[in-house]
Amino acid sequence: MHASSNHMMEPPYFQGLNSGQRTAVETTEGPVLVLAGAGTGKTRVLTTRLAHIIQTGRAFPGQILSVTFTNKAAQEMRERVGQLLGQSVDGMWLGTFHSLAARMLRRCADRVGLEGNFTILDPDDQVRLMKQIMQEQNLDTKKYAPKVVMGRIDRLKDQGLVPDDVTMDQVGDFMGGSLLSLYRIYQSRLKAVNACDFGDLLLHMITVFKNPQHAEILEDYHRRFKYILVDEYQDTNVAQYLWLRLLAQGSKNICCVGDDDQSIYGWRGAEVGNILRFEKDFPDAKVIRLEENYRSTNTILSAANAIIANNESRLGKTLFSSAGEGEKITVRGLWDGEAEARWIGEEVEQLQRRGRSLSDISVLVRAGFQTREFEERFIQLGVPYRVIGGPRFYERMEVRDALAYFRVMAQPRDDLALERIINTPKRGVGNATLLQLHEHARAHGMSLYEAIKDLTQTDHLKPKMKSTLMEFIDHFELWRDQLDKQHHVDLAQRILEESGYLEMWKTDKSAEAPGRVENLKELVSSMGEFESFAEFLEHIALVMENQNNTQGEQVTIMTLHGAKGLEFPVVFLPGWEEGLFPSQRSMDETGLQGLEEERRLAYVGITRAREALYISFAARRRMYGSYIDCIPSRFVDELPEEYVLSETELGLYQPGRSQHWDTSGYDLHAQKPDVSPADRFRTPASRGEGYTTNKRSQKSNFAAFIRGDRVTHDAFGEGLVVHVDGNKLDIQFDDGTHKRIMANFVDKL
DNA sequence: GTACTCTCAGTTTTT
DNA sequence: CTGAGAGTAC
Repeated sequence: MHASSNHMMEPPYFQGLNSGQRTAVETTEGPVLVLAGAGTGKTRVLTTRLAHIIQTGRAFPGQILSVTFTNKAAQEMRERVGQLLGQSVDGMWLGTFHSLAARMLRRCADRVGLEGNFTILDPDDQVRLMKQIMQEQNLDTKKYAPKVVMGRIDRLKDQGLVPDDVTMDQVGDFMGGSLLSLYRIYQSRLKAVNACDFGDLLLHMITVFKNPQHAEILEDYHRRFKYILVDEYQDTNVAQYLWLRLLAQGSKNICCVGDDDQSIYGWRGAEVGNILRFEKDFPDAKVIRLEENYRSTNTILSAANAIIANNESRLGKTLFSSAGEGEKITVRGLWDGEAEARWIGEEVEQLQRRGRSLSDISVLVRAGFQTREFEERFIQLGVPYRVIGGPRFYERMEVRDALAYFRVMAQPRDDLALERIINTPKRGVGNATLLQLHEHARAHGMSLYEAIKDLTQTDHLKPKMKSTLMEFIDHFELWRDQLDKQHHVDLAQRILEESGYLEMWKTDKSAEAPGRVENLKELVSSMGEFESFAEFLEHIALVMENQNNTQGEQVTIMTLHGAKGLEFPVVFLPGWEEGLFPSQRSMDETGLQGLEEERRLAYVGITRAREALYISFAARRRMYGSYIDCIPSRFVDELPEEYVLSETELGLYQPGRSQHWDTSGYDLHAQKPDVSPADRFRTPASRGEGYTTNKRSQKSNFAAFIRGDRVTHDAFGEGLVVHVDGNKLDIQFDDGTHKRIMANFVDKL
């Protein structure tokens, strides 16, 4: 080890750090908690700190455990550390909680009854497995959606609870208490197929770490990791926290940075309480607060401060900036979602004309489905865009199928993968055969793959089926044999060809088939970046980033959650309507807590903007095919009037005039504004396609006004009785039937 | 066993 | 409106 840094020249990477940031970087011994607001340079502190530790010789790269929130963030951090040190750095344990835990678990899988080549199930597989189990248990999968049940179990895992730890208290009376037994069965089934799910990666490691019989494993990591760095600490859940704490007990050199106001993953088990607990677990922890924002104008910060001030549960801080006042925030009410997309499209084009790069602009939405409207509009306008987080590459059917082939080859016990492709392309293996295979497998305690091998040796199958399955298995045996002999890219190509899967899409005449062939090609070529098949599959299971070919300038469209940690000079925040944002479901499920998390999400959205911010809402929005009427989000009212420039189409909204459920100043009877056809269907000349207007017979939409507890209506027709029950409307029809709907989601009757 | 039609539930947010 | 799953006709 080198001598202390005192004698060294001040490293150039300290330049530009303020005193608070610098203190946070230099405080390298003992536990440190950096509580800092948006745009105060939290990640920069971590990055510099990482470089500093290496530079001063306190630890080698391999002795630092650095946890970030996304693999992309990890990648960026790796690059930046390399820049700061003037050389690329290898061997760092730098990644997400899950990727790091997976790396550990691969080395000690036997301690939890797995083999080192275990498969990591994706959420889709999880749900399918749960469904199978529920059906075997004769549970009604209609009454209890496997997805919901699986969600519950995931939540238990987030809390670091293995089945034995779960008390009836934690399960509640959900499903009459059978949740726990489902959890047990699910876990044993995972082991039977040598697989685990996302939650298990951490959970298994915690189990190993806590088991005195395997003490040497934790001790080894204690010796290894001299420093631990954690970004976005406010979003850690209990399992992640336990994992960290166990590891940090070694050196106690743990540094976490976080912002309680940006905690937006409560629904995934994240606990802001982890921040408070930090000082209890590490009584000598240094706490450093950073409040100076280097990102946004004061106007934007004031709006963010004003909004978040409405939350009761927060540690409390007020950001300030010396970046000047900046432009006012534009708030705009529009007729419907299409008009909103049209307006944003116009603004984007105008910004572009004024010399603004499209890469400076982002559209941040509450929920994934909202991206479609903007995509459609941007395509019409010819504005290049990219959607981050949408249906990802790896989630596409053809990619998942191809991966299933690879998985079965690498790990024959992977029943779920095998089931996916046993009849894709069609081989005449249907439900009946599959059932027979399942029965045989279960009766003999073997995997489906083994069951097939077994049954093809007997005469229990029809001759045709027998030869089909034999051929199927033979292929896999052959490929597996080539695993070490052939380059993995070639092998992958070969598998796709010999299996007939590629051929299936090549001969498919549907419109999307060529795209699928293209994606498969891309999948195979992307494997070239990896050393081996095993490494590639590991990457797929964990990283699963969508391959963005980011050539040229593009507007970025993504969810607010996806925008965490990012910043853009110009930010559009559409869809600020009650029920959508804040999300009705969030409020229904967790009440005030949910609302406050939504508000933090608004805070995150606003603070992504450096210079200009646009917020909009629509009077009606299409959902499930028909229109529903909307009222502006309460968050709109929480924006400070003096910083807002309000433009109104339709005279819909005047700032400060509308209160939560008070729609005065919001005229829901306004007529749809005239939009010239030329404008509505404008297109880049190069495309020259025809358009369908997408007009369809609309049921007469009606507007429901909700003022206090009174509901009036103008299009319900005769003989309807409406009751208000909480935030639901109970509508009774003249034929005696009735329907309950959300107050602000009054629609299709 | 497959291909077609019909019904019905569903849209938060993610590693 | 879409997509999954169930049901029906070959």
